[in-house]
Amino acid sequence: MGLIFKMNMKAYLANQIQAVLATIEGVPSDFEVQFQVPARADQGDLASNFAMQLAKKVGTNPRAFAERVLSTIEFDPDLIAGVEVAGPGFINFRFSKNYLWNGVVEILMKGVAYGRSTQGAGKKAMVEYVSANPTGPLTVGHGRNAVLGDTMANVLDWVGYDVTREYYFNDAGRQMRVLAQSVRARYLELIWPDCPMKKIGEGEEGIWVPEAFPNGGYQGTYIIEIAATLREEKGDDLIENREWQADEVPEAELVPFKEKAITLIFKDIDQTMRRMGVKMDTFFNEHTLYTNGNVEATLAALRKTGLVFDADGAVWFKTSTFGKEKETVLVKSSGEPTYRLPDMAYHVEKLNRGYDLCIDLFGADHIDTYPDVLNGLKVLGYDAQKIQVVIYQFVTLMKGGEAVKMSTRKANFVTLDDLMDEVGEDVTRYFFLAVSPNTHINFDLDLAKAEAEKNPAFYLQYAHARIHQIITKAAEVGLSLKAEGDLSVLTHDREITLIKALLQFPDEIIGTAKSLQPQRLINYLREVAEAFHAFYHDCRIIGEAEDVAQARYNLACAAQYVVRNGLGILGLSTPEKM
RNA sequence: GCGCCUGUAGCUCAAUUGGAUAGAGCAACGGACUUCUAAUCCGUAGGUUACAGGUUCGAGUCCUGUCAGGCGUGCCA
Repeated sequence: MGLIFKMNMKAYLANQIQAVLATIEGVPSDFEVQFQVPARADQGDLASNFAMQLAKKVGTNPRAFAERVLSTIEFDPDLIAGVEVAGPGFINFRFSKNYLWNGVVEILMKGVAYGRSTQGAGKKAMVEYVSANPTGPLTVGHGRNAVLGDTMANVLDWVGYDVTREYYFNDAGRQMRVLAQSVRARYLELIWPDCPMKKIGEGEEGIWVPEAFPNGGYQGTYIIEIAATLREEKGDDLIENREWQADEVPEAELVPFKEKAITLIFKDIDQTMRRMGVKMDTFFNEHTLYTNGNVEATLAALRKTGLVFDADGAVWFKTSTFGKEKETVLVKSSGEPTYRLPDMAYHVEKLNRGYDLCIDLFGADHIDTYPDVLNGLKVLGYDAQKIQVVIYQFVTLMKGGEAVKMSTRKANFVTLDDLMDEVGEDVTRYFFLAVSPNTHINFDLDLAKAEAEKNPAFYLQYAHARIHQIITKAAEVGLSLKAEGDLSVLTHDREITLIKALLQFPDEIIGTAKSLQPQRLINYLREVAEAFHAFYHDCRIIGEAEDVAQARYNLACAAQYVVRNGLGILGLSTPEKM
């Protein structure tokens, strides 16, 4: 039993068929037989379309070709209960009950490891995500990034990769100077309540800020909180000249404001991530790339390719070579690199650290810039295939039926914490995982709140809670997991449907890893939960005949492993009662 | 203007990456608790997949064009 089952069903069928195809003239030698799970139950458990793909090449019609191939194969009745040619030329395979029952045993044996596979074994992967600079709290937009990245990291782990989760950030440069100036202006306001104020923004949108507030400053109230904390800790003497405008303030005076802001904002970001179950392995400061010389080395290497030139005091990358309209600045005339250069240096660093796969999660606003980075790596001789960029579309904030572009600077964002406060951590994760990264999300907090109680996340979790309750109750009447139990009494439609769903779990994880589309896994788990709820409704355990009760109890345990492992990958909690 | 993403049921979204009769949730309607939890189950209704062509055994999916929305097109990140 165990031996036969160890062989993957697809691999078994492919071997049988491939052996026959190899003897037929006209079949390409590199042809690979493909399988899919049919959409409808009456179309069998697994289907192949090879006859339709090959019929023309071998000079016949699909159905005839299918019959011809099948007539020469005798499938192991222990695995396959039926084969038929259907529709335009599909070949539908039906699994034997024996195969299904053995499958349940397999699940129970693997337990918390059921679903794991070895595609990525021996390989290192890095998922770089969140990577928000410390300019403010994480927003709903960052949430999409965080949840997608975290789940992809989990999925890669389950297919065997050694996964590192990295957060890349930059706490220097103009952005941080403006942040420090913003905090300083709010601090000034606190120690000097009568300081001259100005209004920025128009009409009702406008807010009052001290004169020293910088152009493009950060308007969020968290800036005031940071200023207040700083005042509590350091007193009122951090400002030398109250009359200075933002850009008259010397760098040295800004230091304490900047440092406090970075510390407090990162603390806040960290708490938000923890709350969502996002845990990074490493944090990488862009600054490191300057101190270790990688930025300079990368530029020097790029120069040797002849694709770099100097003009107008700046250093340019010849992006027109790669089909872009314009050339791209790598180093500004001020001597300061644009972010593209350290980005290239960073990816060189990643590849040099030995990662076989690097996943980058970017919002749609990076769509035009990452090709520069990849092209840079290519001309430097690196294998850019190892870098997989996942672009997710923007989360647009809806207020009163109108779309507002979220901006940390303008503080018209909804924080991730706000969202979790309103709908909870699990619904928040589900919200981002259920849709394709390519989907534009219109986000309305009021609507999200109103519909939170009906969120499908609970449908999955309820399945887990029910199973837990059964197991608890069943223990009271003396039932326990007995792997040697006879499962051949599992013949009810609900039981069979559930088993078939459970057996697809490993393939679903592999498919999710390949496509980097986590919503696939959610769709699948919904099917599993649906199959379980239906089973629960129609097939009782406690009070049934001993053999039936035992077999169903075992099946419930198998279902629990799938639901629990699946929810774990998605980062959703597994409640024992609801 | 050009590049990328999107357009699917009243609403929010899926669709195994080119497969068979396009599916879920919410909203609507009708049934099912004396049982291991009704946050569940069973059923009804809802569609010219934005539009027009094309490619092939087969198109929501690929190619061309049109329309609509989002993002980009910085010596900002």
